[in-house]
Amino acid sequence: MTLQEYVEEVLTLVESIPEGRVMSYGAIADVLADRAGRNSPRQVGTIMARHGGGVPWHRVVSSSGRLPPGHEREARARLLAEGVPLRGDRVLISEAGWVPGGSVPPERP
DNA sequence: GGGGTGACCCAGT
DNA sequence: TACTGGGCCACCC
Repeated sequence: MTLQEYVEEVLTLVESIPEGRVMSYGAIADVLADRAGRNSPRQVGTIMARHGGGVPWHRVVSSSGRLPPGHEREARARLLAEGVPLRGDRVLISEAGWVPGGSVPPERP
């Protein structure tokens, strides 16, 4: 598995996020764990920054629901339009978080 | 080849 | 709730 292929996997996964739901960088890295060496949320962030155009990048946020720096305004507008629950300028990941397979995130104490 | 940087995350304060 | 420090690793000087 080359890095280039990993990029493709990330972009494909992001495209598969349903409207009105979001995924965190960490969740993406977790789903694709080890496919490119190690589980590295940071690489996902870098990949989105460099190759994120062309996919619904606004559905990818930090684990605390923060929107991507420099694009907060646009991301917030798009998320609102899709009905994603927001608190201020943050996504309520516990409400809108999504993982492939259709289930809810790991645990919710 | 060496060193700084970043669309991150987690645990601790 | 907000801030800090340590770990991480591809990318770009």
